[in-house]
Amino acid sequence: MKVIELARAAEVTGETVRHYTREGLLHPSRDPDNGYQRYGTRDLERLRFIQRARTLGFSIAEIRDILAHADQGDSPCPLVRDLLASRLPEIHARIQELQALAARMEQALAAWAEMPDGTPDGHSLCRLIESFPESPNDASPDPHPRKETP
Amino acid sequence: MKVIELARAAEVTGETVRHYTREGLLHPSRDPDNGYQRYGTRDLERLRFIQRARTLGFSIAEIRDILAHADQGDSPCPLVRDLLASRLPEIHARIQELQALAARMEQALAAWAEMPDGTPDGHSLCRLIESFPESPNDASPDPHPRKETP
DNA sequence: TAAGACCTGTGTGTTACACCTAGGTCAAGC
DNA sequence: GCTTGACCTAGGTGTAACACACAGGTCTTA
Repeated sequence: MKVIELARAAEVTGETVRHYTREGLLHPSRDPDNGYQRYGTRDLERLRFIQRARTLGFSIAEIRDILAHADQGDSPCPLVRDLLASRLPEIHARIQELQALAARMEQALAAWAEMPDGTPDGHSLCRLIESFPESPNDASPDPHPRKETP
Repeated sequence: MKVIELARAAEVTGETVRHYTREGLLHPSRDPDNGYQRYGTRDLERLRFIQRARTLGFSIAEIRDILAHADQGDSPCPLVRDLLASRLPEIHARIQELQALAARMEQALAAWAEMPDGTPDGHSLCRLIESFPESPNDASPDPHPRKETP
């Protein structure tokens, strides 16, 4: 299979296949006649595996590690479990952040519906934004460094 | 004020101040003695404005546009409303995606709790991942391009 | 034989900073 | 006067996962 053929079989773009190949996730051989990359059914399995791993939130670098384990005959499954378990709380935190953001945006739009636009004077850039509280939460880690490079 | 002084007043790092300055969001003057950048209270107001805008999800480029309007005496408020209204559905979509991802991850961990790890053989890379469905939803835009560069 | 689809390697762009390099400035302490 | 340490400058690199562009070579089909 050539790049595009593999890409179509897995329903991705040719660029994605080339990217994974450059990143070392796929190991095509070379056509000695023209130097084209040649992929086999194993590469298609690998690519489908990569897609499944991506839907589970694994990064390219993590998938490279997982595949390296498997290529060496080691079971990557414990690694996979650990990665997933450690990533899950981050995802939940990110969801919370975005929900808070959406709430702020909706609140802003609702509040602004009744406010005049106003032209910037010497003291105001955009009253809409300035009418908003600066710190919606205080849960951020200490942002008061004493030194620039501690 | 020097970089660090402005940064501390607004509770950001010096790098952030330098970044905003490079990006044209802040317009410091120069100390003729040593070439240092000098910021005034207007810059502090601007920086606080930027922070508020960031919490509402505006990008640096968008904030640059908003500030440019204000600096020209035009009201940026209609622009601000439009940006917010058009971004909001994207945020909600992103939240949905992440919730689906979290659900998949939790489902995976639960299912794998009862599965053995298994060592990769010629046909399996990681049974855990391979036991997962490839396409959890069909809501993605058509990924079947007929040509590489249409 | 010419068009059009595809191939190659390489480089750039995207986001919002963080970090590093290499060298200059300044205040305080000795 | 000198050192130290905190700070300054400009410029470059790195981050994630591709998308896209470039310039030139290859293959297939009409």
